[in-house]
Amino acid sequence: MSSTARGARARARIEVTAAIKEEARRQLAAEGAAKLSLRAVARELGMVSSALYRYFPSRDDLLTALIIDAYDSLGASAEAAHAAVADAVPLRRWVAVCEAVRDWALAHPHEYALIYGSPVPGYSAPRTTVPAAARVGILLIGIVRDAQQGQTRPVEPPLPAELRSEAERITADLAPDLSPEVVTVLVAAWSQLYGLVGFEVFGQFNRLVEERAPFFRHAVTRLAHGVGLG
Amino acid sequence: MSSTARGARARARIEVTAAIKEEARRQLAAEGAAKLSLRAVARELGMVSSALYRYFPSRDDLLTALIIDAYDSLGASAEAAHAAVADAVPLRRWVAVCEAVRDWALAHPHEYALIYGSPVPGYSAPRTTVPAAARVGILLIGIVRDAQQGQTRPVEPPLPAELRSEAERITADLAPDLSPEVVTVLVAAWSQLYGLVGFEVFGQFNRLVEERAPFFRHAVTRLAHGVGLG
DNA sequence: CAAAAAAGAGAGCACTGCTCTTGCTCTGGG
DNA sequence: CCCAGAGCAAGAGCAGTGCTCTCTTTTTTG
Repeated sequence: MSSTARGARARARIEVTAAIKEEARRQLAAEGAAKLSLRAVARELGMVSSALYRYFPSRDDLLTALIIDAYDSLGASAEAAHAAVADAVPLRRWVAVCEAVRDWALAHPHEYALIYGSPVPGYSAPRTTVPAAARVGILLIGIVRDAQQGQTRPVEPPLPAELRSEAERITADLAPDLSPEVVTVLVAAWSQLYGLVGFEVFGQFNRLVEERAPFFRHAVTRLAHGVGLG
Repeated sequence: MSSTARGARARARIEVTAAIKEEARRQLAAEGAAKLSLRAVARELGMVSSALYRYFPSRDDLLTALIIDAYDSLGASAEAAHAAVADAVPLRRWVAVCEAVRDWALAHPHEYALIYGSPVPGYSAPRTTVPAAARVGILLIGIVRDAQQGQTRPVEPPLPAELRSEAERITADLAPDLSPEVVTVLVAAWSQLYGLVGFEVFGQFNRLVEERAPFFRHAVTRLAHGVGLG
């Protein structure tokens, strides 16, 4: 029999689990990860705090679940934005994905902090989060791959000798059909994108950059040029 | 009379304040900001927790003090690294400052998280932190300024019209003697530097980039090219 | 239908930040 | 010189936290 009709108990379990995550996400959005309290979640749901441990063995496990959801939410936003301009020229698709990341981060600052800010507990990031976390990167790789069919700019400067073998290893892992030069720059651009977004979300641009949307667009356009687009 | 000899009481106060910060910094380095506990600090210093409130009115105030110290420590490291190559060509000085930021961050990951990761409490960053936080940026601006005396590469692409006035405003605030094109790219490069560093410190490069020093050097060299250096 | 598994309730432990009151000690102005 | 007031430490206590343990109820399963 299907797992959805496996009895009232199983159904209740996934409903309660969802309700816990929903309320936890609300508290996260309202106050940040530091103030997320298991007891407050339980209280809001009308259950006693110890009952919550039947669903999440610890506060950190709850947070991990929220982290994965956040990665998925961000990935889905980026993919949707990309799909909306799927037929456009690569540069335009690149900018669309970057702007989707920025928009999501501004709309969900605490969740952004959870996944791209400081690691919250001792530090965790269990392997479970890897596939969800990779979605934006995969998107960017795909755009560059498509662009390589057409004409691209040269990537400068050339790889220094000390980086050659490492660049080839990363390329083999990530996108064997691209050149090590491009992949290296792409990985750097990927991290730099989050530098731009992080500075805006965490207030580092306060009283410095005001017109942030055009500033961001210009910066990620330059990033795109760096990987050979446009 | 000098403020250093203003009586045993005043001297004791600054000594105790320093001891508190020292112990707090030790706990911060060991366990991270989340687990920094006023009571534990007091316990370690052989005082009762309530006594500590004579020196820092709240846990957040203690954290703010540590934040300022962290900015200063990072700024001092960067300035020292810059001074050591003060006569070199601008590109080399740029790379030296960037690598100093990276080295400091890797040596003090929790302090780095404190200042460039997620804002810890509701969020604070009181104005007091601004001058300390600006030191690295000032260094980078100075390098670019010096480079403008000699030959530089052109900055591409040109500023879009929608960014023109904002770029001029930022330039007037930051470095009126530089062109808006360069200043805009410089601000972006500044944030992107912290994207590179943050991804390494927070483990986003795990199992992806292994030879991180040459990778970083290459990436910041490209950043330097972007602002016209080299 | 009875045994077993799952879930909730409640008490309790050890910890946190923070406040308030009670004393002791040092210091500056009369 | 001396003594009132400021500075400081200590202790008790409040409200909250994550988490564990036991006990009871409910549901599923052999």
